[in-house]
Amino acid sequence: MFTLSEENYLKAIYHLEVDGAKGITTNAIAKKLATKASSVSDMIKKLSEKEVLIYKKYQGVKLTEFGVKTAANIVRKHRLWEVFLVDKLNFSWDEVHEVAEQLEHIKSPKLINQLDVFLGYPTHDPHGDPIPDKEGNLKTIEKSLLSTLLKNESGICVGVDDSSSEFLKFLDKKGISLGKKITILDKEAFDNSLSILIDDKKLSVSNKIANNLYIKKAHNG
Amino acid sequence: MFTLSEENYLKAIYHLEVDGAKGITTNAIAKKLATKASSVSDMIKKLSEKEVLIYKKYQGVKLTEFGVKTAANIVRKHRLWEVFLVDKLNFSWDEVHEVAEQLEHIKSPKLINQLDVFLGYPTHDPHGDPIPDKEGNLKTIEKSLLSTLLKNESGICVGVDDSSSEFLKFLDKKGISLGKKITILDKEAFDNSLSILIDDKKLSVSNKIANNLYIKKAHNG
DNA sequence: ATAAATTTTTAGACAAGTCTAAAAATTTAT
DNA sequence: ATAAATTTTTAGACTTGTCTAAAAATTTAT
Ligand SMILES: [Mn+2]
Ligand SMILES: [Mn+2]
Ligand SMILES: [Mn+2]
Ligand SMILES: [Mn+2]
Repeated sequence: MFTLSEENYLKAIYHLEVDGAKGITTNAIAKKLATKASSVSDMIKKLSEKEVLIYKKYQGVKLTEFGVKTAANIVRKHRLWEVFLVDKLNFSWDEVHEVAEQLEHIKSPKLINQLDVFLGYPTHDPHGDPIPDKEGNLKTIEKSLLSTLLKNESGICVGVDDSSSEFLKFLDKKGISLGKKITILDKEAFDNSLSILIDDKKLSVSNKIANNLYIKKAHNG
Repeated sequence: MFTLSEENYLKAIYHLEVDGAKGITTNAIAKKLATKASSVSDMIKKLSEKEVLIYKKYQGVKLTEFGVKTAANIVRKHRLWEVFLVDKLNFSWDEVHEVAEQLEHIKSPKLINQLDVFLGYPTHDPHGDPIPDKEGNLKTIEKSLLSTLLKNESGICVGVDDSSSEFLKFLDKKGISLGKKITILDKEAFDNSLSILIDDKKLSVSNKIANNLYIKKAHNG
């Protein structure tokens, strides 16, 4: 059994690994968790003793198989709860994260299994992030940043990179949401802004947005 | 804002008050929470400073209005979550309490409001206990212990006094659940056992059961 | 290769919450 | 009214998790 704190460290390390970081150092973890390196140092010792990770002094950490499973299960809970909040309790996608941060620590295997059933076995959370299965496996779909699409290419909006409340609310205002079809009408070389077609309307989006929005390319023929 | 520990103390004191205890002493609280008197003594000081209760040395504690509201809100959350688990996630009434003990501490006013809406504004939890409203008011319905009914009287089963998993499972086995009509066929003076009619079947129940089951008397005419 | 800058660890302190053991206050019994 | 029993408080210790400041190890620059 893991404490709330241990779970949060585990999750942070897991996310760093999934995001492809190689040297997951004390400092990297401290930054991710907005805490101090000395605190991380202490916690690494504890987690290492609990055999969820292997630590090589001054080298960095790596989750064990057990560690990955444990962390993935927390992420699974987090994302299932987010689906619940949006689908059943009418939360909008920018309101769910904080509450899910709390709910992810509730301990009850039956609860999470039944929630999964109740929600109809969702595969992705409201931000387009994949929900790990019971064994902790992540199914990643192929997706590209909107900024990588070429003129006249199109695809379906399937996720966000930055899922801050500010960005999500901004997308809401622009009428951009997951599942919508987007077509690149034009690319502006000057500031890398895009002219896109969404809902049969023309819209101009900045490069910053285009770098935070994931699209599943239509294999357009 | 209150810590998990503070919330559990508050809830314990609230339950003692609702159950009509007068001198809610350090020892009484310690017993309820299966902790030590010295720990309670410390916590009472803290809660007193936070103005949720008034403490008179060697006399006992009394919740302030603010304390009652705060505690009732935790109980409200606990019972709404229990309804959710039974109604939506197919938990049985003997499985929900432990999980609700965790869920009751999740902090999100919107969550609990929306949960209330989603569940259809339930007034009672799966054990027949009333759900406090947003202001913390408890609506108590009139109910009597099965043991107080007279021969030939009947009523609807509306609650349990002992809601331990063992007792609830025992009731399940006997086919007794909330909402069912029970008629007293006979009372045995020797051991205070009862012969009752439920679902058109005759059943014998011990005095111990009769003292833990609440009935809403049918004003039989 | 040595010095400088950076990263990591250790040492010591603190807050929350708990416990045991002893002291103090209160209640009950004689 | 005094003694005995009980309740409550205090004192001191321990755990978890955090922090600051300093020491140690490592990496980078010259
Ligand atoms: Mn999230
Ligand atoms: Mn968390
Ligand atoms: Mn309960
Ligand atoms: Mn609780």
